[in-house]
Amino acid sequence: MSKQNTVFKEGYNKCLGLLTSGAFLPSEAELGAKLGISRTTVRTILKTMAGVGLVELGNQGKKVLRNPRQKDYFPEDQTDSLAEIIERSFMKRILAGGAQPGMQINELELARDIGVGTSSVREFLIRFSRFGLIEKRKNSHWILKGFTRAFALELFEIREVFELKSAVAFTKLPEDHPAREKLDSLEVEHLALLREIDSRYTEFSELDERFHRLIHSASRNRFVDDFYDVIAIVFHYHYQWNKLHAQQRNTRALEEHLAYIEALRSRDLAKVNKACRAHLKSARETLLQSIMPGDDDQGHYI
Amino acid sequence: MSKQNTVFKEGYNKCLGLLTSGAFLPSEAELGAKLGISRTTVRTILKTMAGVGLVELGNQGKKVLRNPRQKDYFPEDQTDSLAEIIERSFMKRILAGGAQPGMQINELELARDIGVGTSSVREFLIRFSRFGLIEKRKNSHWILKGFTRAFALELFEIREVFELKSAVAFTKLPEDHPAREKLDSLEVEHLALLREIDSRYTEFSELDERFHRLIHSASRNRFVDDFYDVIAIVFHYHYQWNKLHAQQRNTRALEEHLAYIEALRSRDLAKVNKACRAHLKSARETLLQSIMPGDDDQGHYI
DNA sequence: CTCCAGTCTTTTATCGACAAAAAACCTTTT
DNA sequence: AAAAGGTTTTTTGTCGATAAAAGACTGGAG
Repeated sequence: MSKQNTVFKEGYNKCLGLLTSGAFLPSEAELGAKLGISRTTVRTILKTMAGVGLVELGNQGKKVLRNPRQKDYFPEDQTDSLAEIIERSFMKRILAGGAQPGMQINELELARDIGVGTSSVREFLIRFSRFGLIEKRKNSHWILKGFTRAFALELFEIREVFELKSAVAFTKLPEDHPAREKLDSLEVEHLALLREIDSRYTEFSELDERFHRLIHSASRNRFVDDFYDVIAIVFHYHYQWNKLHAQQRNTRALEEHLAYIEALRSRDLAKVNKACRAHLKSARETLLQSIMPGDDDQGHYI
Repeated sequence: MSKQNTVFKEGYNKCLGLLTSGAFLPSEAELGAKLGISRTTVRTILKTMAGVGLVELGNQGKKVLRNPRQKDYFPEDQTDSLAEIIERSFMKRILAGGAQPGMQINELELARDIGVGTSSVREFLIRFSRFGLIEKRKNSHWILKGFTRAFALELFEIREVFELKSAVAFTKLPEDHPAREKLDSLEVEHLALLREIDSRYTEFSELDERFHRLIHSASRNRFVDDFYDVIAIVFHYHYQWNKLHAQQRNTRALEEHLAYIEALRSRDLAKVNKACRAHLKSARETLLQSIMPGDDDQGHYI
């Protein structure tokens, strides 16, 4: 099988959104830039589209012959990269399934279960190891350290240090710094989401990440930025699998964010400190609650 | 070639150190534990040793027939794992060679140059990426961010936060905590090294790492521990390739460590703070000096 | 019934192969 | 001669194969 053409399929689907019957498409290079792929793949997409009669590649340009229909799209599950598939399967296994901390992780078994080659699994595990949830024994298996209380506490200990640092740095940004503008538009998004929270509460997760990443970016430190990757993956799966009281929790978090934004804008350090700590404290409580209550490190999960 | 038998060769060499003519070797399991390898490999080693007349595997046990000679050892360069070889080559390239930040890193080319398969190089790069010196473009090449001034500054910014935190935690350790004992014996080692600094100054690097790791361990936070890996690799190669005034620098660092140890033992937080900051400041200066002077991020290296 | 060595099975480390995707190069058109 | 499309080369992502190493099973001796 060598390589899957997920880039092609995802690009194809994205490209379908650009088609309006009768219109002409821009140059291949421009399309590539728009879709975030190489011109080579753009050409494959265009040829395929010509093959099914969506466009005509004549001398006058790339003419769109008809609007795309639902049937033209590749199924969504075929557009995920292998890495994403592996990550999801793995997270499901260690979170949803009854995986115990200290358990061995077997590359071969994982690969067989997911239906992919061992190299892909190996590479995933190496990449994933930076999150501190698994550990490798040289020449031997991986060990699952698990999503335990201890993990959550250690995570938040660092998060607090980094976020306070970044928030302080944020207040020192010059008045005309683009990050301040972004903060304003994030505030607008927060207010909009809060207004329609009943129907849109699931969108909070993504907004949350953008908000915190913006603050962290003020630190201008790659290690702080990279650390947010750990937080992001934890919360990503946390939000996905723990829907209990989700709407209520997200409402509260939105309100905390708004107070936090207000504090950042005021540049009053004491206020920033207070708002930041308050929000992180409630975020930690939420996370800890979803890890089964009990002693430290005895196999309780998000 | 599939897999190299470096585990076997390194185990064999280590095992040679255990041989005394006339003596008997312990059980296979015990040997495995001592050498840190599986019984399977121990058996291969023993059979090989029997083959060259080093031991006799009779019914009475594993009798050593003669003391090992220099010729019995496998050459050192055959005992390094591929990962180590790749790391060294790569570091030489990006530090010693004229690699510019922003430069592309080509897996295939690297693999060819080093003479290994692409997968090994890929895996190395993924593992190495956690250090913040390289970055991957999806579906494309890696980018060298480089050992720049900015990198060193960001590194030390976090290091200071983590080390101060850990040092404070260290002072709060109970009187009988094993780490305190270790601190005492590290102090002895420091004094010994200082006394013979003229001839042994190259040993400082290794002692330095053990000292700081001990302090960091008091934080009991996996992210703090993991972060020390970044520092460790930077200093490892820094010490290797920057021998200018090494003896003088190491003497100074040893003295700073001794003051730091003294402060930790006193449990006087103000004193700890001062000693820690003083040492980190001079460590940062040393590192920055070895990066060519100049503006930020314009391609200067350790 | 624990320890030990002998045997068999499984897993990991590494390579080479090959399709997808990117990148480089070349040609045409305006 | 810039910008677009066409062609060729290179590199990346993924797999399967294979030797080394780990691990599991087995029977015998103290």
